[in-house]
Amino acid sequence: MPDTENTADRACSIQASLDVLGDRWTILIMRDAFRGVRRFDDFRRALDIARPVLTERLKRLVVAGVLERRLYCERPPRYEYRLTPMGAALSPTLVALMRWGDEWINHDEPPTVLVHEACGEPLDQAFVCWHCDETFTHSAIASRPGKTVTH
Amino acid sequence: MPDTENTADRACSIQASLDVLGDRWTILIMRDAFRGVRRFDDFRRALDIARPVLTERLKRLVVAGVLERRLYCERPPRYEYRLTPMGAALSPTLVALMRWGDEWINHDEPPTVLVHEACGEPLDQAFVCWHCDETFTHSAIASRPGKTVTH
DNA sequence: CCGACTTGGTTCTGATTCCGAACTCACCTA
DNA sequence: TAGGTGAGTTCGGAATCAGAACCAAGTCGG
Repeated sequence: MPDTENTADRACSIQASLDVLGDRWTILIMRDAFRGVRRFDDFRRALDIARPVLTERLKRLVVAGVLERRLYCERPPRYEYRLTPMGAALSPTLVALMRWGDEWINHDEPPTVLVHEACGEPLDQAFVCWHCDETFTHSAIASRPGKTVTH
Repeated sequence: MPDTENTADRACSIQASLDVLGDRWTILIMRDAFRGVRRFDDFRRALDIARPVLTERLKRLVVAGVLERRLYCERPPRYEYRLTPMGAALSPTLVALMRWGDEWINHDEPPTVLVHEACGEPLDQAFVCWHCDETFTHSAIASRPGKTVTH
């Protein structure tokens, strides 16, 4: 995406996203949530994260609407944390991160491979233009201001 | 990076990626790099980041291989920071983050819209299976272990 | 030549924030 | 009754941050 018409502090959805996800643990928590982890102690063990930090992060993710805290056992009250639709919608982000690490850090020896469930072949990720019915890469992207919300 | 060795049981490229990108400023720096920002002071002004922090982050990104520090003026020695191919490969990640923020935080009133350069229509991002020649979504993804790297 | 200005930093401070160890509490289970 | 577990909270030290001041190399105006 060449040319910055810059207005540096233009509202930016990347910034907005990072306000929710932007620290060292949060994305790892979301990764584990995608892997099916739901319970406090399972997160704690999987991540080897300090309890107070996990407590705080889960709380923030719940407030942000990305996870839902739900009672799954009444007698000893136990809670689980589940992805909301908003949380599930993060999958392209996590997949993109993972594929980047696969390619550029682990040099194409990925520890885990994501595949198309239907055929078992590795999947790829691409930009799509439904109008042209075409897939393409970074170099064919341009940007323009969105709907201006005259404030 | 503080970095306890791998805390997750499974080696994970998301973790590896976050070792490079995983703090509050780094992703914003990369975002601005994509927008075309190249010089120290432009990053500083655009992000309103403290100088020592910016210095340290840029240094780390250069060491990681994501940015390249290049002399662009000899007489008064001036440097610029440019995306390497490794850095440019982050575009799907940043686009995914941005689109998530657009949809779930700014509620479909994106401040900036990315479009297919050829036709000017908004682009989408999807998972692709080249084997089946199909695009699909998160729910059709499965995973399997990669090449095992017995260590 | 002198002084002001620019870019691209470094060094030094406190103020935050982060995090791990230890503690709490309610509830099983034997 | 003792011990274990799941889910937190409290608390002090360590890492990180933001700001301000300082530095250096060159350029510009007069």
